[in-house]
Formats: sequence, structure tokens, C-alpha cells
Amino acid sequence: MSVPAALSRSCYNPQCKEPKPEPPRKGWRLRNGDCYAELCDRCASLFEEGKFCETFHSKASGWRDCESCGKQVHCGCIVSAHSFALLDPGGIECVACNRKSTLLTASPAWPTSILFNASSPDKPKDHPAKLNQLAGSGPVPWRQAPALFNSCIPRPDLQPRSPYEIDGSIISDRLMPRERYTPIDFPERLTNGNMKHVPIEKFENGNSGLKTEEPQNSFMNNSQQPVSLKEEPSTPQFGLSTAYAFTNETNGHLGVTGPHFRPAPPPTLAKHFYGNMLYEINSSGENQIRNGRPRGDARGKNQLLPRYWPRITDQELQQISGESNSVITPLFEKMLSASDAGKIGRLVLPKKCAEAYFPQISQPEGLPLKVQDAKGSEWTFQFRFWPNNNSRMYVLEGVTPCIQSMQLQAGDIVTFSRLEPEGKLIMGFRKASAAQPSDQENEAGKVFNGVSGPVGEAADPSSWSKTDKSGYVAKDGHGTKASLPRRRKNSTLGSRSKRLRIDREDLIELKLTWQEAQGLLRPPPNHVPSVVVIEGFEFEEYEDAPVLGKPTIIATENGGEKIQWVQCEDCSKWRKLPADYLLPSKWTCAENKLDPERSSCSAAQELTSEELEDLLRSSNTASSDKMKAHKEENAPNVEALEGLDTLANLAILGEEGEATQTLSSQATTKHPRHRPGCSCIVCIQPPSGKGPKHKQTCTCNVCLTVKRRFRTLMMRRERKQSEKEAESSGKKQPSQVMPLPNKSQEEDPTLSNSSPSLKRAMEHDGSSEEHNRSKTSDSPFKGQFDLNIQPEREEEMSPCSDSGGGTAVKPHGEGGATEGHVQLHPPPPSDENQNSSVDKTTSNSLQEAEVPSIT
DNA sequence: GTGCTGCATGGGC
DNA sequence: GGCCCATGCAGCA
Repeated sequence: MSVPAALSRSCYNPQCKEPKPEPPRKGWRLRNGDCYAELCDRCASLFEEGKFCETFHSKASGWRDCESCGKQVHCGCIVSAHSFALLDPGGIECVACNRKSTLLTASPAWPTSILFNASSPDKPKDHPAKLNQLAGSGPVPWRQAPALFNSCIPRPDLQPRSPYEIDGSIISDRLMPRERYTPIDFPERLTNGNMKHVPIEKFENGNSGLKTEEPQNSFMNNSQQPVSLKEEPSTPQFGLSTAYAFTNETNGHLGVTGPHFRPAPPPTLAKHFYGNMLYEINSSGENQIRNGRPRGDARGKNQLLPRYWPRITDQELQQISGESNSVITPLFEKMLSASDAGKIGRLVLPKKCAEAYFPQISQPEGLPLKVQDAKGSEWTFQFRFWPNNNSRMYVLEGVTPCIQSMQLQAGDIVTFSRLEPEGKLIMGFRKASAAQPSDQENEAGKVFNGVSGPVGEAADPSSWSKTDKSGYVAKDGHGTKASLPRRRKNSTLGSRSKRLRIDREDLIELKLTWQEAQGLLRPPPNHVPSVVVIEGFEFEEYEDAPVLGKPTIIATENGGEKIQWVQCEDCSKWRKLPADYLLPSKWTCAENKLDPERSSCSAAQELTSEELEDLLRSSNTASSDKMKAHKEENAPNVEALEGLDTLANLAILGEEGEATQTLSSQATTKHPRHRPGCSCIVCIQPPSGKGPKHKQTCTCNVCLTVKRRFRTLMMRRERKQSEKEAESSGKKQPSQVMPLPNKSQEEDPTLSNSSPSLKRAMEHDGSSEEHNRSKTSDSPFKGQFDLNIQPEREEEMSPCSDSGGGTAVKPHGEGGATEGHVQLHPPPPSDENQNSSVDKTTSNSLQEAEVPSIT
């Protein structure tokens, strides 16, 4: 610690023994921010002439050439810290050249340099304020800040946090690995060349955490991977040379990761950190405001809210950057609201983010903004604003196609990054399952995991794994990683919007229309259908339930040939396949045997973004139209849905009148197993709605078979029930008893394990009037049914809950009565639910047939 | 009737 | 109390 300038009688310059004049002349501002070097006349004059370093530090290290005029500038000490500017491409410029270039190339949105000079050395008081401005507050546009940070702060991963963001609980519970950091006491660096990490305990709020000391260079040396920085902090700069140390939880090293990661950008954080650093550093002895504003205000209105801090991961960066050497600057992220992900196609941008990172717009119409998605597709959005309460509301318009192509929905997160040096905007995303694995969002996350991605994989908190074709899911055994900020009280979904929260609760159900669900059904793996011949017609029957297949988009090529587009699980590129090609639930480019040229994820996508957009749009339209048509067609008959017991643990909750669209862009209505030459009961029928409908009196083979099999089914059920009743005689009878068909009906010997949906066809021939009556019972689940029902289990639970004995539904046809939701969690096993389920199972089974065209 | 556009409203921070 | 922003809604095409 040097002698306070005020206490020394000699010139502050240690190389000068001259006494200070009275009053002493002020030199540069000292690091503590309040004092100034008190100099003798000579040294003061040299300082004011900008020749101090030249005179006294000529043999010191840290001299650099101005990139413009070549003039040597000492960048190695605090004395001249304000007389040069760091340039984005690297190097420095003297004040004079920088002023010229700034005037010539001034771009408020994308500054070319960082100015470290004060307006005048004789106004050293200006420094902190200017630095703060540069860092993103005050009149200087926020958009200047990213470059500022980019240039100075090696930040390997995730968003920086201010010291007071870290408390004990955060360290232990919230902080993700590598999120840990410690602001560095920059004055220490300046003086002794070592990078000392300020112990977090030092901060006023009692935070505890990392306490390490590393040589200055070890910051980079300890990196697991090199960091692409345009300007490395090799030269200790003024206080803005804030750096962060990170620990890698796996090895405890300080370091940075990510080959293309540029330091984190949140502009206000620059101010945030700088201001607080000054404040905190002085907090021990001088608990005053150092940056000109109360500490509390550091989190004030000018802050980029934590929920917008980019939490982009290495993998995502890698995905975005691909193999290029481009540097990616994560800008911000936003969780999609219902309206963002809705049809309107408007993505509301956080105001601060929009103003900081997007081009400045003065007219509400804004301007078109090209954004590239993670797959490389380029989209053009209209970046604009609406006047709103004397403020602005920034929106991106026309995002629907992009959001649909990424299959995003409310709760998912879109991230915005900038690709340097191109300056291209990159839009990435994280699926909700990756972002919300905790708290109230937990359930939704689990659901998503359950449907679209692996769950319960080895917990590796430091990594992310893909959960679906394009999103990521956190492999977080504790369910805390990705939800760190969301667990805060003021989290986006925590309390920000009840409406959004409700929507997320709805995510417990996978919104899936019945037709879409059918379209996704595939024969079970290793299936060996038993073929039964009835009157010359072959019937396939499966022992196991079908599985969910890969959604595709059916299209017609110019030549009229039917094809389907399928998206690769790994690279999310769309590949073309024959329309009748059967896809597993997961499909990757490697399986594209039919098109060797595109059997690798590295192969380009055939579809242009425009074509894809059209395709998705047309798919949606078709789906919507079909839904409407189907609704109209079935409106009189549809009160409940068919039991899709084949969906294993899924349940469909029909919601009449509500057309869900979540998967409509992907779900195909293609007959999942409609194969040429197949003579099964469905394949001999024309697709739903396309052929003549069968009359109730129809005696064709199909109708007769259906009827006979239904009778058999009912007889079996009756017999089973009788047996059970005999066994459980004396037991309490359930409140609702399945009505049974006429016992005199003959049994169909071929009915071994047929689909319960066959039964529905029977209700139309008048033989199941009882069922029709039960269908209209006052069940609280009227209009719905629970696909979680596993018939066998139901039978165990309720002696009268025979669901028909069949567990496998042939995923034929598109005969869904209406759309429904697939529910992943069964209703609570209350009596009411059980009974309701029984009722639903029975009635629903009778209402839906795999031969929907039979009337 | 439907979808789009621009603004208004109001809850939450 | 002011600002942000999710969403509602009227007007229009």
C-alpha cells in the first residue's frame, strides 16, 4: 500500500524527489477513485502534456504502437490509462486517432473501439463516470458495452454475476459449474502483476465462495480450451480489465472453456461489475458510493435483468459456430411467452436487450433484421417497436416460421448471439425441458423429458445433452442447473406471469391431437404380427402396443410423387424420404440409406429456409383444415375419444373444441402402416374421409368382421367378468358396471388381441346400444378419457373394469374422433377416477373405430 | 369470418 | 410510482 498522496510531502512520482508545491498539483486519479497523485510542478506538467510515461516509464514494459499513427503509447500503467483506446480488431489507438476514427465511423450500435481515455486528463474525476458510461449506463448507448466487455473480460461460460448475486446458497445450489467466478481486484493486478481474486467473503453481503490466487497469466493457462478473444487482457488496463475466474467443478481449475466463446456481453453488467467492484473494494474502510450511485441502484432499472442473461452452453456454441472460427458473442436470451410462441408471430423483445444489441431504430416500422438460426437457416424478421406509455415495446415480427421450425413453444428459451466478425445475429434455443427442470417448472420438464428425450441419464451437471431433435436438456441430477435464475423469486415463470405459469402447468400434457397421435404410432419394435385370415382377408395383430414414431411432413413433389420430410434427431436437418417409408421414433441422417448423399449430418439440407417455411405452413394449414373438417364430420357423434391404451403410459384428454397445435407442424396424418398390398382391415379401407362410408346395414367383409370381432370381444369380457365376480363374491360391487352385449352373440375365434377401437364400429350397428347409454353417463370425464389406462391393471383394480382384453391398437387409420391431449401422468387412483376411467375406457373404446369410414 | 396490426391495459417487478 | 412486458382487443383488410 502506497503512502496516501495527501500524507507525503514529496511528489507522488517515486522517481522524483521533488517536494510537492502547496497546494500540490493533481495528476492522475488513483485507483481508489477518490485521490489523485499529487505531483510536483515538473511531473504535473509532464503528465498534463502526456509525457509522463515517456519520461519516467520509457524502459518499462507495456509500450504499444497506435494502430493509426504508430505513436507509442504506454499501456502498462495507470498514468496513461486514459490516453488510448482498445480496438475491436486488437491493438490500441491513441486518443487523437481514436477520436478521429470514432467521428468517421461512429456507429452507435457496433462501436469499433473502446475508449479508455478521459475527455481531459486534467479532469480525472470524469474517469469513473465515463468508464461507467462506456460500460453501459448513462447517456452512452448500451450497445457500446458488449464490445467493452468483449475486449476485456474473458468469460468462459454463462452469464457473469455480480458479487452480490452470489450467496452461499447460490454457490452450493444455484450456480452451475463454471458459473462460479470472482471478480478480480484489478488494482492488485495493476500493481504487482498478479491476478488476485478477491475473496467473495470480502463482499459486503457476506457472500462466501471461491478464494484463490493465481498468477496473472494463469487465467488463460488454466483454460481447458483456448478462448477466442479479440483482445486478450494481456495488458493490464484500467479498472475495466475486470476478469472472472471460473472453476471447473470437475477439476477445480480456474479456467475458461469453449473454443469460440467470446466474453459475456450483458452491457449493464459492465457497469454492474465495475461499479460494484469499486464499491466493494472500498467497502471495508469506505462504505460509500464509489460509482456515483447507490449500490442498490446497481440492480436498478438500467440493469439487464438476470432472466435475460445468456446462459448459452458450450455445446450450443459449438452447434452454432460449427466448424468455423467465428467468435460467438451471446447477447441475451428470453423465455418464450404464450404470445411469443403463438400464432401472431410476434416475439416481444426485452427493451434493454433490443436497445443494446439490435440496431437502433427511430421509426416504429423498424427494419428487417436477418437472423440465422442454429441450423444455419437464415430468417428475416421485422425488428420494430410500438410506442407504449411513453416508452417503446420492441418486437420481432414474423418469427412464427422460425419458431415452428425449431419446434418451440411457450416456456422454451430463445437465445440471441452475435457471430463475429460477420456481425451476424444468431438465434438459438433451448427447450423447456432443458431450462426448467426445477420447482414448479419441474413437472413440465419431466413431461418433456418423458416424451421427447431421455430422462434420468447419468447426471453430469457440467454438460448438456440433446433431448430432442434440436433442443437440449440438462443432464442434471439435481434438477437445479438450468433453473438457477428461474428459481429466483422474480423469475420469469416464477411469478412474472400467472398466465404463463398456467400455460406451463398445461405442459403436463403433451398437447397432441388424436389424429396426430395416431399418425405417430408405429408397430412395436421387433414386432411379429400374427396374421389372421378372415374370409380371405388378412388381419395383423400385435401382441405389444405400438410405439410413437417420428413425425414427418407429407408433401407432393413437382412430379406428383408423394414424399415425406423428416427431421434428423441430431442435426435437425430435414431429409426427404418416400411417403410410405416407415420411420422409427428417432431417426437420424445416418439412417438415410435411401439417399447416401444425405446420410450424414454434414450434408446440406435440401430445403431452403423458404421452402421449409412453406412446408411447415402448409403442414399446419393442412392439419388445421383436416381438424376442422373432421370436427364437422364427427361433431354429432363425438362425445368422447377412443381409448388409446396403446400409448402405454400416455393418456389423451380430449378437449372438444380446442384445437391444439403443438405438434401439428410435425405430426403426419399419414397412415402409419398403410402399406401397398396389405390387406388388413384398415388397409383395405380408403383413408379416413376419402372413401364412401359404410352404412350400418353394410355386409361387406370388413363390416362383418368388425361386428363379429366385437361380439367376440364382448363375450370374452363378459366371461371374464363372470369369473371375477365368482372369485370376488362378497366383495363390494363397483358403482358403475359395464353393460354387456348380447350373450348370444357368437364368438369370433380370431379375436386374440385385437384393438379395442374395433369396438367402436360396433356401436353403429345397433348391437351396442347399452354402450351408447353408458357413453352418455354423467361421468365427470365426459368428453374425455384417460389413455393411461392399462387394461390389465384396470382389471386388477376393478373387477368390472374389463376394458376388452385387448391392449394393442393397430395404429391404422386416421379415425380419431377429435383431437386430444396426451397426458403423461395418470390421474390419481381415486375411486372416482378409477370408475371414471372404467367408464371412459369402455365407452371410448366403443366410440372409436379403426375403420372410421364405417358409419 | 378470419387474420393482421397497432395500441391499450394491467399485473408484476 | 414508474417501467416493463404479456396479453387483450378494436379496427381494418
